[in-house]
Amino acid sequence: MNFPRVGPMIDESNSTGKVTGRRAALRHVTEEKIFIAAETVFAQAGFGGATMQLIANLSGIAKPNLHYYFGSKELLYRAVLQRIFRMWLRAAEVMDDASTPAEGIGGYIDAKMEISRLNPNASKVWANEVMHGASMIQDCFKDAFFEWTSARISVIERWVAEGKMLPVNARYLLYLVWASTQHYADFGHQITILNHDTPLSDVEWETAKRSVKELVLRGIGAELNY
Amino acid sequence: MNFPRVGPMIDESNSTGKVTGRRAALRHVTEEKIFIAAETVFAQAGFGGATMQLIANLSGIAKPNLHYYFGSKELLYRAVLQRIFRMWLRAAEVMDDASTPAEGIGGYIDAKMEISRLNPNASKVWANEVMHGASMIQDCFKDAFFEWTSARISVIERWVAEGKMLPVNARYLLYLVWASTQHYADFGHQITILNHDTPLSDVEWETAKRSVKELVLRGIGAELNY
DNA sequence: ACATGTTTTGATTAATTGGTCAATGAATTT
DNA sequence: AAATTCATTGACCAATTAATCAAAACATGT
Repeated sequence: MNFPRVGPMIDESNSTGKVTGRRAALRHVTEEKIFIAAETVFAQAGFGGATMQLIANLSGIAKPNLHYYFGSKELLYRAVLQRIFRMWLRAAEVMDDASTPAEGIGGYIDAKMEISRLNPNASKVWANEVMHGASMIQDCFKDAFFEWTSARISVIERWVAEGKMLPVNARYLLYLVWASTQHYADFGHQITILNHDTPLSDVEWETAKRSVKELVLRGIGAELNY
Repeated sequence: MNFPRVGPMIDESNSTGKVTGRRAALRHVTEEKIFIAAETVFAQAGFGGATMQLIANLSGIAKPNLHYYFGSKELLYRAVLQRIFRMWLRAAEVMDDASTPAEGIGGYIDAKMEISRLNPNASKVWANEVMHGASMIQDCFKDAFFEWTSARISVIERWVAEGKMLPVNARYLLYLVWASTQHYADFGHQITILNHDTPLSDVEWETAKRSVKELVLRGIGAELNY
């Protein structure tokens, strides 16, 4: 395969690795605008339903310019996925620094619920990708994803070994935490319908978060102390 | 709006309400083939990414015949959604007949996990629809969905009132059960990736099911007796 | 000011796709 | 068996869409 070169001939071999100057700043701003718009459109319509024209309109950038920046619809989509993956990695850092399950898993649930609240589109794009075969994930960051998950499972299994929580299956616990937190992003519309067509209020978000956290921590025998 | 009439002039005013005869039987078989194919294609590609041609090929039916049977892509999609909704309604009957949370919620988790295992595509189509705005659900069965959920919440709240389980928020408990069971269908590909590119075996499914059930039941203070 | 490389966009294209139609085949009724 | 209604399909159309291109606008270093 012979991909066409995309974007400017930026010299990334300088000392800082950063590109500075007016032009580079503008480029960064434009890229960010495209990311936000693309995330929204991909979340609302899926990869197949999304159109470059919609992304162009929403970002206020001419359609050919999208191709200038990202080459193709698929490459743009991959870039969006990668951004999301990086955000998720950061959210799990709480678990590594924690010494108890209540702190680690509770904090992770908090972080994930916060992402669901503030970045629902990101979660939806990911969910969409996984549902439709996860082929981009396979291609791009399968290994990183696997390693990352294995490391988190080890942390949980250590807590079990240390008797800090009940001997639950760490893998399926992780899946349950992912599912029950991301649900609030991915199924936000359903939750709104069941909430009398009103998005969850701040108070309701707090209640939901506490419900998930308490149920999970009690379920693994690592109650919070109030 | 003036929708074209679709399908044959079946006389449904006879005593049984059923249509019999060779033709009606063939029609039923054809409809079923279309449903299966459509569910698969919609699950794999989403509404936007699905094409009538793909559904035609997969079902072995000429494309114009799809339109003869269902009118349009959107009407076919709605019919698929409705079929899924009916299946879900049936799964919740366990809860109504149960006298204890362990029996009711445990049985519901079993039923939902079984659906995720046997009908992953159905779950994916629903998830997809909700993620992309749930507009068809709004149009078609918003009220039915709301009523159905309210009734299940009442059942749980009665158990709480009777002291059969801890005072958890019934609504968010229901969401957690939905999320953590449907996850095994919607995120099946992700689970496979993390399982060394191997779909869950029967034993692993059993373990996953038990993990979810034990964690939830312990979390709501309604342990199973072994 | 000039030359050079970068960014932007209007116009266009080739390919795809939902939907239609007229003609044919098959079942059912009279 | 003739007439009627239902089912099926090849060929086609109008609309959409990802991607391209050439030319214009812009920024940067000399």
